[in-house]
Amino acid sequence: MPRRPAHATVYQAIADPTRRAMLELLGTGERSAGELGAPTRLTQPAVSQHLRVLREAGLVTQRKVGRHRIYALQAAPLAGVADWVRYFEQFWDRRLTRLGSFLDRSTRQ
Amino acid sequence: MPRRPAHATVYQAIADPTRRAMLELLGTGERSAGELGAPTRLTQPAVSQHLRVLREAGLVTQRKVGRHRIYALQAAPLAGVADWVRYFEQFWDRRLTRLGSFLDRSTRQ
DNA sequence: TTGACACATTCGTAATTACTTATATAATTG
DNA sequence: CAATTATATAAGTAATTACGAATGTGTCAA
Repeated sequence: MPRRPAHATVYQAIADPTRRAMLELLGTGERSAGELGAPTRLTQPAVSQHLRVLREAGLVTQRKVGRHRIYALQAAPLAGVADWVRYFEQFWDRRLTRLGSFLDRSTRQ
Repeated sequence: MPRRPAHATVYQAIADPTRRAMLELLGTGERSAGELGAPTRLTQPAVSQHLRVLREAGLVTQRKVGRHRIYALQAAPLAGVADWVRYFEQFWDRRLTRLGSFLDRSTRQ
């Protein structure tokens, strides 16, 4: 039995800090592959491979402009992650919530 | 030059579906290591290793009760992930936002 | 105390990942 | 058209990961 589907999930794609940085940069606007790689010390192929992972996770799209490949952020797949994480918000908020309820009760007295 | 800090980040910890399932289960209350492993087909050591990753990421704590290890969710480290993902919300919401503005404008006429 | 239980840890292995070097492709410029 | 630029893909490698088998450790029960 193969251990897991061979292709990049969104969670796996964002597990890597380099790829997270790329997505952040794309949040400020479209960028060419070269521009996305510039902030790193990686070789060009390494950059290209990270971009492929992001593509396969559906987090970016590509379009050709001359000899450049312009990448654009596709944030939609992150919505699932947001939902998943949001579920846990109640737990890290609990302390604040309790404090809130306490304050509510005390001010009512 | 070593490629990356050897120890589990939160992002890496939640990249694995088994570990995400464990965290979800812990969201419903504390569980022993055995209970956390039960839904999976993994061997006991494999479960124990996943739990170690979650521990090292600070996502769970352990306490001994008799011969059981009771695990509890520590959601706080997920807040960072939530913040990171929330930044991108503006991008997947944009379409809805535009629709919203459009509706606002049309109903005003 | 002896055995069974509930776990963790160690070790070996196969799969996967992140990288580099080398090479291919397609567009642009001289 | 030849050289250059921007990028992708292929091939090889080292590190890391996910796992199972074997083993260790503390706790409970008879």
